[in-house]
Amino acid sequence: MKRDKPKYKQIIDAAVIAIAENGYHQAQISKIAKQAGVADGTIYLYFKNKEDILISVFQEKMGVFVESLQEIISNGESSTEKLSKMIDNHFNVLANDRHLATVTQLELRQSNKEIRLKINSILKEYLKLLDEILIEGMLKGEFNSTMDVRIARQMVFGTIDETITSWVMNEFRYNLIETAPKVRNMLLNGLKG
Amino acid sequence: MKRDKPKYKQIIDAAVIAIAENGYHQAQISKIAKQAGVADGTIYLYFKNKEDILISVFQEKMGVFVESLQEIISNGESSTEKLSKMIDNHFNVLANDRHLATVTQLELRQSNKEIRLKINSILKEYLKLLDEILIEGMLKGEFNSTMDVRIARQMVFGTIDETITSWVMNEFRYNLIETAPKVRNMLLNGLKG
Amino acid sequence: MKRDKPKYKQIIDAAVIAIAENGYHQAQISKIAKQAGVADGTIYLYFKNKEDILISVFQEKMGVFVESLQEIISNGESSTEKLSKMIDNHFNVLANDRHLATVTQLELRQSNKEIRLKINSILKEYLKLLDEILIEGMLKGEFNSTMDVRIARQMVFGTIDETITSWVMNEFRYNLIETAPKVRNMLLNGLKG
Amino acid sequence: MKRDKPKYKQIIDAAVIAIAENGYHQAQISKIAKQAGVADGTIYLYFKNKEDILISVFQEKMGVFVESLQEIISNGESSTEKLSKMIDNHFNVLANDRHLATVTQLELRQSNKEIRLKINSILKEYLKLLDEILIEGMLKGEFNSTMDVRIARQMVFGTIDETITSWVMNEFRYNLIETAPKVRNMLLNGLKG
DNA sequence: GATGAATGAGAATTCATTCAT
DNA sequence: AATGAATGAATTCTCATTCAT
Repeated sequence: MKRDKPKYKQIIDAAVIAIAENGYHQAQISKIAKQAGVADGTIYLYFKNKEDILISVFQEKMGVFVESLQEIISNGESSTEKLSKMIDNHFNVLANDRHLATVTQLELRQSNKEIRLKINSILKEYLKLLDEILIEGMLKGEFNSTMDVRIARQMVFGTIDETITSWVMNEFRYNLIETAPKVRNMLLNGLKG
Repeated sequence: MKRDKPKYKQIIDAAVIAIAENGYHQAQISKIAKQAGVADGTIYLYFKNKEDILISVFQEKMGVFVESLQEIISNGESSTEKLSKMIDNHFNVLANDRHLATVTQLELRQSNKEIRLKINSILKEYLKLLDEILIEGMLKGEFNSTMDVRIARQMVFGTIDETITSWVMNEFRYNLIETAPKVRNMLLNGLKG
Repeated sequence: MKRDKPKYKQIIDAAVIAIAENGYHQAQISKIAKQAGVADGTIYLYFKNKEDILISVFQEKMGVFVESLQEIISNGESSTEKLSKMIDNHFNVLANDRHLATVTQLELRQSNKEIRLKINSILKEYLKLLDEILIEGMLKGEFNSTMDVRIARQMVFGTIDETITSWVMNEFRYNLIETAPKVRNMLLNGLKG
Repeated sequence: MKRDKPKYKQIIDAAVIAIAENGYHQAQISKIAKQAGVADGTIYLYFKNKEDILISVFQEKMGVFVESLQEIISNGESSTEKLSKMIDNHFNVLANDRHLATVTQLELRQSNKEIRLKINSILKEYLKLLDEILIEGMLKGEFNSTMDVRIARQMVFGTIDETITSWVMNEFRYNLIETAPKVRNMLLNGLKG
């Protein structure tokens, strides 16, 4: 399996760095290959084409979020606790990898519609887990049981996304992790009955 | 002043249509010119370059939001009322112009970092007015007086933005205006002390 | 109409020279453009893609053969006379344009199947006229009235083609025009009843 | 001698199949290797490079024609008889191996000038035997003693070649062997004094 | 002011060949 | 002898911008 070979992850990581440092449209295959320390042609032994690299980057990295979130959900705690941990986790991962934050919040959004659709379908898995937490909280009475789940999810994700994108656009000038509790409180306030 | 001449707005409107119908990367100057009914070269009598068109599109169209919001603010009402009206206005304008919604929520975000930074600085004017409402509400005791304004603003804007983007991505399948009151309630809940 | 503009023919002629001098696979667009004295991009104002150039080359040049042949046929003479003139004409045109001979006999045959199929359908028009002459000659009793027209046509065309290809492959070492009468006599001998 | 090892012929046969089924330009080394059941690198233990394979294919397969023709010539019969047998043999071999017919008549002709020149020099041996028959026939008075041997040879070979190529291009739709006698009669008619 | 023909820089991908195992 | 992962050179086409008319 290609995905298990060391060069696969090596190229994925090189792509994140190359895109973060050069920008989406300036991250040519040759730059990614150079960053990965392989020949241009070697890229094509592991990826079908450039689009495949970009989607794989998102998939591999998003996988971390999903796995963390699954673990958080499986631990029997209150929905409030789960949502808090989800928010903290989201902030932590990106606060600790500015290259990745730049790529997911700014650069990858410059991709064409086809790639963005595929990225979105990967994102859906994450949002489905978020929905689970919200619905559970509504049933348990922790969150407003009459709210529209879709809109609640859009508020939670939209707020997180906007917060992190602003942090990236402001060139990481402030401490992102410190804002997490504030975001958490405000969102929980909005969700409560 | 070239911005007053009829062809200026003609080209702006043509750009919105061309981008909405063809997508950002497929909206070549020749397509915009054709849509506007002018020659390619004529575009350059009114705009410095393609980037200038895109930024001008955002600027001209964003102006509508800013003007409406200024009027809303100047009417002496409660901050809650002002925020509600701001949200309703934002939803209404885009619900009534799907081309514009597609362009602002999806297509223009595919532009490169440089253009996006300029777009963001135009957006700042709008966000500053939003901040005014929030601060006023905090002082008047309508909103939680201890909250971080920046985060509150990011929640309000992020939620609106995510909601509308989802609507566009779901190809306008549901009635956007109907969701406005739900979004409003949830946000006001999050802001209240 | 593009085909009437001077640059259209200019590029066609440049392509013949570039292909003859560099070989099919070494006749890059940039070489053709340089030979034509235009920019690479200009090529694409007149031709859809490289394949379009190659097919157009054949079409334009083959047109000369077809037109000459139509004129020959329309002149009321014996079929023997018509066939003789057709053979002479074929030899004359290529003997007088070695670049063209190289391109049609050697280089263009390196093209892929798709292009070759299109070239062949252009060639069909020429072969149909040849068939007309043969059938007329059979009816008039000048040629063997029991022969298979397809095979007769293949003998005539195959012999001409092989003769000229050999001349090109032997680097034009002998006088092609001098061989025309001998080819003519031998073919007429084969066709007679 | 590497040509005696079983893998040598195995690769040659694999090349014929790979080229016939995929086309000249799509018959990559990897496809030939797969068809032959060996690794890509193994090819290079038996052939210097790809060009060497293609030339060897022609050489090995052409050898069959040459041997048959030598046998035909050595049997003391009339030149007419020899030529007839030569034509029949040529048609028979290709009619019975459509892969080979496709490769020699269509695909191998897409090779570059260099390879085609080498292929031609291999073909010369065959054409020399054809010349022998023709000259003998001229001396014996069976063929027109004043004709130009080169042109006679080009007529014979050109006609055969064109006939078979048409058959391949028409996707073997008609029975090639049945056309052999007609071709033979027409050619003999052309050659006779 | 308006036109539109001409320009030319820039990048993904393939595949014959090598060589360490 | 046999393997197959890795190499890296090489080329078409697009499209923002210009400028002579």
